[in-house]
Amino acid sequence: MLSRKINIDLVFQALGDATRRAIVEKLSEGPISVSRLAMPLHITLAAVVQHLQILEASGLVHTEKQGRIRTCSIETAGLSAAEQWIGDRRSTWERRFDRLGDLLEES
Amino acid sequence: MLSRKINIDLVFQALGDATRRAIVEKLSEGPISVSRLAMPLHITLAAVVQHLQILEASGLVHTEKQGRIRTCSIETAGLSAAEQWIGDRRSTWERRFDRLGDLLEES
DNA sequence: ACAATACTAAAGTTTTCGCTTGACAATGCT
DNA sequence: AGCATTGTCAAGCGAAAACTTTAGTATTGT
Repeated sequence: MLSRKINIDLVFQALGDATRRAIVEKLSEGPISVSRLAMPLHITLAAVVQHLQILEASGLVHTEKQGRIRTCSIETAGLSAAEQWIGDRRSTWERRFDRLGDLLEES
Repeated sequence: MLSRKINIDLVFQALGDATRRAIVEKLSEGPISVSRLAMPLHITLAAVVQHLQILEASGLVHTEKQGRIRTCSIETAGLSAAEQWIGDRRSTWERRFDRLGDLLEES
C-alpha cells in the first residue's frame, strides 16, 4: 500500500462539483489525456487542469506525464475513503437501531 | 418509498463541508435538538440552522419542529445516494479490469 | 404576566470557487 | 527549422459560500 493518507475533506469537496464528478465518471471508463477529457466539457483546458489538480490532491485521480501528453486515470484511494466514511455513519446508526430493537423486545 | 428524488450534486456539496459532516456524524448517533447540536461546534446558532437547511435540502437530514424545539435526525436517502454513485463508478472500472483480464488470458 | 428558551429571518461581510484570459513552455510532426 | 499540438502558470473577475450581527417570533416555565 503506497497510499498517502487521504484527507476526507478534500475528497468530498472534490466530489461536490458536477464537472469534477463528470471527470471521475469518464475516467472510470479508462485512462485518457487532458485535452480529450476537456472536449465534452464546455470549459477551457486551463479550467480542466485546475479541476485535475484538485482531484489529484484529493486522491481521486492519478496523472502521469509522458512526452507532451498527461494521462489521467482514477485512483481507488479517494473513492474508497468516501465509501468508508459513509459506511462508518451507517454502522453507527444501525448499531443504534439494534439497541432500540433489543429494548422493544425486552418490554 | 416516500423519498423525493435526491440530487447527488446537493449531497456531495453538503458533505464537502467539515462542519456539516460533523453534524451528520453527531446525528448518526441519534436525534438531537438544534441548540444541542450547535454546542460543540464553535459557530453561532444561526450558522448551524443554515447548515441544517442545506443538509435537509440534500436529503441527508430530517428535521421536525415540536413546540419550540426542532429535532434533527439523519435521513438514509442522502447517504445511500452518495454510496450508490460511488458504487456505480466502482463497478464501471471493475468491469473494465475484468475485460482487461480476459484479454490477457486470451494471449 | 413576565422572563427565559429555542429558534428564525434578513442583511451585510469576508473568503473561497470556478472560470477565463493571455503569455509561455515543451514536444512532436513534416 | 518551422509550426501545430498539448499542457502550464499567474492574474483577475464575478458569483457563491460561510459566517456574523441584529432584530424578531413562538413556546414554555414560574
